[in-house]
Amino acid sequence: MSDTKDKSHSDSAVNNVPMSDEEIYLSDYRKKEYDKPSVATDIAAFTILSEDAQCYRRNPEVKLSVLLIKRGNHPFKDHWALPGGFLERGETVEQCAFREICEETGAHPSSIMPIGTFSEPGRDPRGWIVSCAFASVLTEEKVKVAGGDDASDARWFEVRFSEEEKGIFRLVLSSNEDTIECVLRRTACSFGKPEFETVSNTGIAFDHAKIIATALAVLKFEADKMDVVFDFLPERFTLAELQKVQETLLGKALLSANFRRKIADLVTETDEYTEGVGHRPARLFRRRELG
Amino acid sequence: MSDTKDKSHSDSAVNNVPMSDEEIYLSDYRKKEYDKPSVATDIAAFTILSEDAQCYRRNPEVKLSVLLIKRGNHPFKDHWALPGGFLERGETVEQCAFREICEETGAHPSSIMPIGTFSEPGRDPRGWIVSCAFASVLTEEKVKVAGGDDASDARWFEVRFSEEEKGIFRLVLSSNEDTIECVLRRTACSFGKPEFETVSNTGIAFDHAKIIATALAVLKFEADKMDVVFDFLPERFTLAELQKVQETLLGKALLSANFRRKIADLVTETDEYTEGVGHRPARLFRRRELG
DNA sequence: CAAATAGTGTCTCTAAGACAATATCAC
DNA sequence: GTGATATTGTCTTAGAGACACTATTTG
Repeated sequence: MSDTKDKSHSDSAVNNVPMSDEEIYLSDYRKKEYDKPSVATDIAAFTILSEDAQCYRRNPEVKLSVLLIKRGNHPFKDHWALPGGFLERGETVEQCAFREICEETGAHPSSIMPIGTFSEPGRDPRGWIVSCAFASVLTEEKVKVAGGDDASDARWFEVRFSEEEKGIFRLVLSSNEDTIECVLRRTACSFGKPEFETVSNTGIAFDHAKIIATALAVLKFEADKMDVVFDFLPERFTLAELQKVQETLLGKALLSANFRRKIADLVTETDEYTEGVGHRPARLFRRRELG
Repeated sequence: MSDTKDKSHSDSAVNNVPMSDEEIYLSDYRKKEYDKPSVATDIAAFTILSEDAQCYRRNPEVKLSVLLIKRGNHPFKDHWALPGGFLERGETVEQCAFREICEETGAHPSSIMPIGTFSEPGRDPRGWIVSCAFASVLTEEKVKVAGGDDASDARWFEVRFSEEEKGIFRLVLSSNEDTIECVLRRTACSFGKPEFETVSNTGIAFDHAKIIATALAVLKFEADKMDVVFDFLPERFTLAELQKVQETLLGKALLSANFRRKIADLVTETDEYTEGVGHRPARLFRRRELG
């Protein structure tokens, strides 16, 4: 609370030489100067990438993907890490996360949500660094537009995350050239937010595998309530697209009849339809504002 | 992520004079030394306090209460603040929160859960301080045992928190001697975690009214799923006690028949019963371990 | 017309809410 | 016995899941 044991602090001062309020104030201020961690944000940025259709008739498959950046320096040189950076004076951690993800992707995320604070001593070999981790979501169109400079060392990795056995999860991240595999153990799951520990890891820097796993769990939790699903799609979308996103996030198939009924109150229909698909066109919908 | 834009960092270094890996590493390390916030935890510790029964027949009423500490120093001298303190080297923020709440109450909390990071510039007049806020729950018995030293400036305040009109909340905290009233506006509610801004405030230090409001909202959210309700009670309890806790957290009455059915799978019955109550005794239950 | 998706109707099952009825103790 | 809570039973309703069926487009 930014308040600390300044009771004992002032008590002892009063017992020796009386301190003015001003002096106590400054003494307080000095106290917290001497040993402080750095504060950083790490952001797991997700998007849905469509694959080219196999056949003119079929709707494209979609892949949940996360943005990673190849480290050029030690520690973890040539490993892949989440984008992020240090908190700057005058900004909140949310603003910091937003700023970093904009810098890295060239696009504004649709949403950004806190997924936890990672402060384990030794999590970063460079020193005492506390990370406020966020998950963010970008639409595919934004990613495609901004993704021009492929000279960058940033890359989208397709995500597969599955529970192998009770409490053991396998995280597989694959791009065209690289495949990274991690095994994680869920150590606790209080209040919907699970905690993971890394069992094995073939290429993710720092504790970022844990952060990605946590972000995926939060994403799945929120997707259940349709809270985050719309953020993956453009303003107008078909219900099949919406359903596909939720299925991808939840990791299971849904029946379209039931899906439609469940989300009926969350969308508004438009007068537009898809065109040129090899089958019956679909009406486009918009997200409905709360009512 | 504890990684920052060290790409540009090393690039520029390489363009001028080549740096060894070691030098880059150290340069990185130095970079984050110069301008850092302090990191603190603030903990909203809650318990259920029973009132003395009005009549030998009736079950006691319970009051949700939060622990506050009177500040002896500037800033906010004589205002009430949440317990908390600065993060120390070698501990996680969770451990810090746990340590602080143990120091202040003399008892181990039943649970501790993160409710957000408060990093608004200017939130603490003493300087740049980022707070990781937690909610914690203590059982009444622990509080009663530890509460001996009333010489302390720590006190439990009864909590009332209600939505006056759409998005406007009134928080009333009352102890024997003091009553504090705050009005807050909910500015956002993404992903179940609301955000508040303080409209008026008659005695809470810093941004702690916001933190308490957020903690109460999280508590209510979790109580809905019975996630946190057991943490308020001792190992053995009656279903009426359990129901009363959930009712208090949710702020609404429940029908006992329905409540019993809903939680049937979460408890195990014991062979013990309450004694000496002015009515039919109630069976004591235990929380059931996951199955 | 064939292949694929779009969209509707309806059945079942479960869980939540409301309410009625019975049980049991201290005094 | 009275007054309180404890505990069980049952009716209704809303929603999730399963599945069958119809509609519409492109090639």
